[in-house]
Amino acid sequence: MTSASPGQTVSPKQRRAVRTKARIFRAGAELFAAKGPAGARVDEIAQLAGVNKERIYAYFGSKGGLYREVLIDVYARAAHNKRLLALTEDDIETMTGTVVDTFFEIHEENPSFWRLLSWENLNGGSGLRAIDWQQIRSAYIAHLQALYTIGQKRGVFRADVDFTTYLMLLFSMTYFYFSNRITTSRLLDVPLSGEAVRRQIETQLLTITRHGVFATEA
Amino acid sequence: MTSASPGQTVSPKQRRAVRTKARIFRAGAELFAAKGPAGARVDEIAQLAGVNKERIYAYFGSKGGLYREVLIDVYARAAHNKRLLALTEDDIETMTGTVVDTFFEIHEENPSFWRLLSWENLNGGSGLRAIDWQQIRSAYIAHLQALYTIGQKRGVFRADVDFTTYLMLLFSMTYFYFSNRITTSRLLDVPLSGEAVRRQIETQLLTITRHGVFATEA
Amino acid sequence: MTSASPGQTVSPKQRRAVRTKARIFRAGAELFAAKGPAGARVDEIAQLAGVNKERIYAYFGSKGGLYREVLIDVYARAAHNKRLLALTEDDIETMTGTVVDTFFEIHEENPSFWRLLSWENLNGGSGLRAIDWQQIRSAYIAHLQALYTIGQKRGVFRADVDFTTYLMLLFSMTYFYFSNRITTSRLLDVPLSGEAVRRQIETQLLTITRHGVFATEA
Amino acid sequence: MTSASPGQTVSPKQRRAVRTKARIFRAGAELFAAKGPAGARVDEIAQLAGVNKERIYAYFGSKGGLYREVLIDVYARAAHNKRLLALTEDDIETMTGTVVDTFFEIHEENPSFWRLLSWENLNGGSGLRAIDWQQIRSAYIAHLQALYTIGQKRGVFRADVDFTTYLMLLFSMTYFYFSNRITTSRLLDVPLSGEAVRRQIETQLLTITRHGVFATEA
DNA sequence: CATGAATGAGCATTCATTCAT
DNA sequence: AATGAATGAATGCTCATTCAT
Repeated sequence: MTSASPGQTVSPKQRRAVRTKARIFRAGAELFAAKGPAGARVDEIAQLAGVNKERIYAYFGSKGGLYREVLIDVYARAAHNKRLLALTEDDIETMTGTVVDTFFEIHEENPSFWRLLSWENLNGGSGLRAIDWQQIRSAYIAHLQALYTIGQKRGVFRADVDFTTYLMLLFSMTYFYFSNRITTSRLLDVPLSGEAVRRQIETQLLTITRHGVFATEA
Repeated sequence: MTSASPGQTVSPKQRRAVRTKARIFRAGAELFAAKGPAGARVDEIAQLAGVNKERIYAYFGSKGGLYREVLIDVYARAAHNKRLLALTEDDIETMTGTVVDTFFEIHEENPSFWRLLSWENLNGGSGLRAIDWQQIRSAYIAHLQALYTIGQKRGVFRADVDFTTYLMLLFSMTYFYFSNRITTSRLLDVPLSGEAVRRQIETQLLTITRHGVFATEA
Repeated sequence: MTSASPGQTVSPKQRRAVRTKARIFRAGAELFAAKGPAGARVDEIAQLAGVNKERIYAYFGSKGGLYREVLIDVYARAAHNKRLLALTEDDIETMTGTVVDTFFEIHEENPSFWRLLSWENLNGGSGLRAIDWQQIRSAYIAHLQALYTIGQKRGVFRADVDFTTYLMLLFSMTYFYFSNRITTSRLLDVPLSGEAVRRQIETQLLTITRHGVFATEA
Repeated sequence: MTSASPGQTVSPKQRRAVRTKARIFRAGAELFAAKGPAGARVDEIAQLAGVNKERIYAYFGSKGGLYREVLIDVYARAAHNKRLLALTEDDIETMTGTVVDTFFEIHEENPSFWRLLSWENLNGGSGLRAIDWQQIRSAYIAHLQALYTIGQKRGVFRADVDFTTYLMLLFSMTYFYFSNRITTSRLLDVPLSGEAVRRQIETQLLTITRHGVFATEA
C-alpha cells in the first residue's frame, strides 16, 4: 500500500505482524496446554507473548479461535510422522515396536500433546469442528492400516483383531503412561517418572503386546 | 419418631441437613465431573442441588473442599470392588479377563470416574494431598498383586513383566477407551461408542493381552 | 407460668436466660469496641459468648440493638464517677488535677471507652437516640460545673473561660492521648505508650493547664 | 496538541486516564472518609467516580491500595503547611496562637482529616506501613521543634514541658473539637458547631494554653 | 429457652472483549 | 499494526437475619 513496488515485497510492518502472530501462537500453545482452554487467561497469553492483548483478537478472532489453531497445529505435528510413514512391508513383523516407540517419542518431544487431547476429550471435543478433522486425520494412520491388513493376510497379525483395536491399544498404553502418571503413581505407590522406569515399562508393555501375559503359550 | 428405638432418635432438622448435604454432594459430583474444578460454578451447583449457595460453605468450607470430598468418594467407590476382592488362587489363569471386564464395568457405572481423574492429572493432582491417598489406595490392588505374584511363581504369568506394568496396561486400555473416545473416534474416523462396539473392542483387547498380536506364536 | 408459686420465684430457666443475655452483652462490648459496629460479626459475638446466634435477636432485637445497649452502658459507667462526685468546694483549687487524673484513670480502666466514642463520632452518632442521652448525661458534669462557677466567683478560675471550654480541654487532652497514640507516635517518631511516658505527659499537661506555656508570667 | 512544545505531547488517551484516576481518587477520598476503609464499597466508589469498577483495580490494585494512597495524600496535605514553615525566631512568643489557628484551619479546610485519622487509630494503623511514614513525617514538625527549643533556651517556654507534650496538647485541642463534637455536644447539652462558637472556644483554649486556668498567677 | 439449618442480598475481585487513538 | 483505556457480566465467598424444631 505505502510501497509502490508491486509483487512480493514485504514491508517491515508486515514482517512485524508475522512475528507478532507467531509469538501469540507460541504463548497460546504453552498456556493452553498448561491450564486448559478455560484456565488460560488472555492477559497472560498476551504478556507471555510480549504483545498487546487486542492483537489476539485481531489475529485469531477470540480466545477460542487461538485455541483452535493451537489444537490443529499440535494434532498436525503428531500426524505427520516420518518414521511411521517410512515403514514398509518388510517391517511388518517389527512394526508394533516401532509404533510404540514412536508414540513414546511423540509424547516426550511434545509434552503438550496429551494435555491438549485430554482437555478436548473433557470438553466433548468442542474445540474443533468437523471440517478441521479432515485436515488433521493422520497420514500415517492410513499407512499403518494398509501394513496391518497385509500383515493379517500374510498370517502375521491375528485375523480376529481389528486394526482399530490394535492401534487403540498402542495409543492407550503410551498415552496413559504420560497422562495418568500422577494419579497412578499415587494409587500404586510406585514412582513412574524417570527415564529408566519409562524404558522398563515400555519394554514390558511391548512384551505383553507381542506375546501376551502368559509365560508359556501352550 | 418413626423408629421406636430409644437414644438414636434423629430429629427432622438433622434429617433435612443430611439431605441438603447429600444434594449438594450429588450436584457437585455431577458438575465437577462435567466441567472440572475450575469450570464448575458454585451458583450452578447450588441451583442444581436446589439449595442455598451458602450451605455449600457451611458444609464443605469452600468450592475446593466440596471438590475434594467428591474426589475422595469417587476414588473410594472404585477402590472397594467386591468382584476383584473375591478372586482366589483358582482364578489366576482367568483373572486378566475378570479385571478388564470389571474395569470396563466400573467406568460404565461411574461415568464421572475418568473425567475426575483426567482433571486431577491435568491439574497436577492438586485436588488431593498426600494424606488422603492412604485412605484411598485400593484394597483390591494389594490383592491382585498377591495373586499375580503367585501366578508368576506357578509359571502362569511371565517373570519378565512386573505387576505394575501388567496392571497399568489393564488400566490404560479401559481408561483410554472411555476418556479418549471422542478424539480417537474422529482421528480414526470410526465410531467407538455403543454397546456392540464396546464389547467387540473388549474381546479383542483381551485377546491381545492374553496371546499377543501375532497370529501364531512360533 | 409453669411454676404455681407466686411472687419472685426465679426458675432455673430464667436464671439461665439472664446468664445468656449477660454473656452476649460482654461479648458484644468486647467486639464492638475492637472492630466497631460494622466490623463486628454477629457470628463472632455469638461464638465468643458461647451462645446461639439467634439468642442475640431474641434478647436485643438486632445487632444494632445490642450495640446501643453496649454504648449506653459504657457511657453510664464513665458518667457515675464517685471520685469526681466527692469533690467539694474545698477542692476547687486542686480539682483540675483531680479531673485530669480521673479521666486518665477512666480511660485506662476502660480501654473500650475511647474506641466506642470514636466510632460513634465517625458514624454521626447514629447509635444512640435523643432519649438515651438524658439517661446518660453525666451526673458529675453538673457537679463540676457548680464547683467551677463557684471557683470563678471566688476569683480562682478565669472569668473569661467558660466551663464548657475548660472541660472540653480536659476531655481532649486525656482522650487524644489514648485515641491517637498510634498515628501521633508515628508522626512525631516518639514512643507514647508505657506507664512512665504516660505519667510524664500527664504531669506536663497539667503544668500547662495550670500555669500556661510561658516560663514566667510577667 | 494544544501545546506546541515538542516531546512532551500528551495523548488524549493519557489525559483521559489521568482524569479517570483522579476521579477514582476523589471518590475514594470522600467515601473512605465518610464510611471508613471497611464501610466504603468499591461499587459505590466507582459509581460516585462515574467510572468502571475494574479501573480501580487497574490503577490502585485493590480497595486497600486506593485507601492507602488516599491516606498518604491527606497526611501529606496536612504536613506541608506554608504558614507554619514560615514562622521565624521572631514569632516564638506568638507561635502557640498561630499553630492553634493553623490547626483549626487545616481541619476546617480538610474535613476528612480527622475522620481518616480516627479510622487509622481504630484499626491499629494498618493502612500505612513504616515506609510510608518516612515520606509523610511533617516538615513543619521539625521546624516547630527547633523554634520551641530556642524558645526554651531564651526562657520563653517552660523548661519542664517537652515539645512533644506541647505539640500534643495543641493537636488534641483542635482535633477533639472536630472529632468529638457530636458526642461532647450531647453530653454537655451545649451546641458546639457554628462559626461563632468555634471562634469563642478557640480564643478561650488559647487563653488557658498561654496563662493557665487560674485567674491570677501568684 | 435454646439450637442448627436456611435464606438472600451483598461484596471484593476477575476476565474476555471492545474502543479510541 | 499497535497500544492502553474502558466495559460489563461473572465468580467465589460473607453475613445479618429468620425459621422450624
